[in-house]
Amino acid sequence: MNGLTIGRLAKQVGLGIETVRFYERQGLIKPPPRTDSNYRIYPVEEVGRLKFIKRAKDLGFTLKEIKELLFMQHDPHATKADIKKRTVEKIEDIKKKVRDLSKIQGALEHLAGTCDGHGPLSECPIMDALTGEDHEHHHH
Amino acid sequence: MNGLTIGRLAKQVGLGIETVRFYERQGLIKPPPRTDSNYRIYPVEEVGRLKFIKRAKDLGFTLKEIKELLFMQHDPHATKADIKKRTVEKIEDIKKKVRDLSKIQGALEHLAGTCDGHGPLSECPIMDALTGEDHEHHHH
DNA sequence: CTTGACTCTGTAGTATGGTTCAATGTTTAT
DNA sequence: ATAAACATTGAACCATACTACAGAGTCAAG
Repeated sequence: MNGLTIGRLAKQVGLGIETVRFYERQGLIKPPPRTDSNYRIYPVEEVGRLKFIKRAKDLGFTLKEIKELLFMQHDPHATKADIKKRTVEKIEDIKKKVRDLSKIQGALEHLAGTCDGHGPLSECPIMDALTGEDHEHHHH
Repeated sequence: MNGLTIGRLAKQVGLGIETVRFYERQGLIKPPPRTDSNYRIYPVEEVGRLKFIKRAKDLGFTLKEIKELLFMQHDPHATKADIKKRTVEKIEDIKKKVRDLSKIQGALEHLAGTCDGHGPLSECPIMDALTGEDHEHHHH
């Protein structure tokens, strides 16, 4: 009894069954082996992979980007230099996200502080958080 | 000449004109005053607001969530305690995002390091990055 | 040995976040 | 004064990421 049906897998991850099949069609997970009766039967490791996908999605990555993250080191057409380059780019993107999130967090903490008082709420501090210059990399 | 036409505004922010009008329909920005000839004419401050929206979107916030962030302190039906509570929740969400992003970043940096060598690439370290337990808050 | 919960395939529908278009009017540069 | 570049509305269209069938077969408990 080593393996999960699609229903058990979906439940453990917190996704719908249809979503798991959808991800298979999209190539985010590879087609699992089947039972004699054609049921998908997943190794328990698939839980981790799907949790990764779920979280990365919440972090603002598209399914395409998540696929890139997952298969970064398996692309047979990429040289090591390519992979290195793409990896470093992704790291830069992520660092930028972290910086921006920290700014929003700071603004919200200020707002939370303001809310402790009883006076009228101060003017929106969130607006001040992310209005700096863009220094965009390349991104999406 | 104090104010921007929609085209100039869009260009400064790096959005399409249609997107700006779409955000107006969605209530993310308030309808600006019009000229005699019915052209929208924006105060320069709108640039900052739209840049905020753009960035927050890249960070994985939906337009609905961004609206909440922007109007957090202006909701007339919310008590201060409500606002405080929602603000603290958002902060928790953001902290989680930062943690998860940092984990992915660590895994990618390991991958980038691996790529320096000449041997075969190690097994996917990204998979190990986010497979811990979910300790979900509420979220989306 | 049936009934209810599960699975399969394939296709169609939905929500979000835009984008494009047509038909028309306005501003600006030459 | 006229063309190019810009603006207006409303509605149709698009990509992404699901979500919900229909119609069929499978498995597990009582």
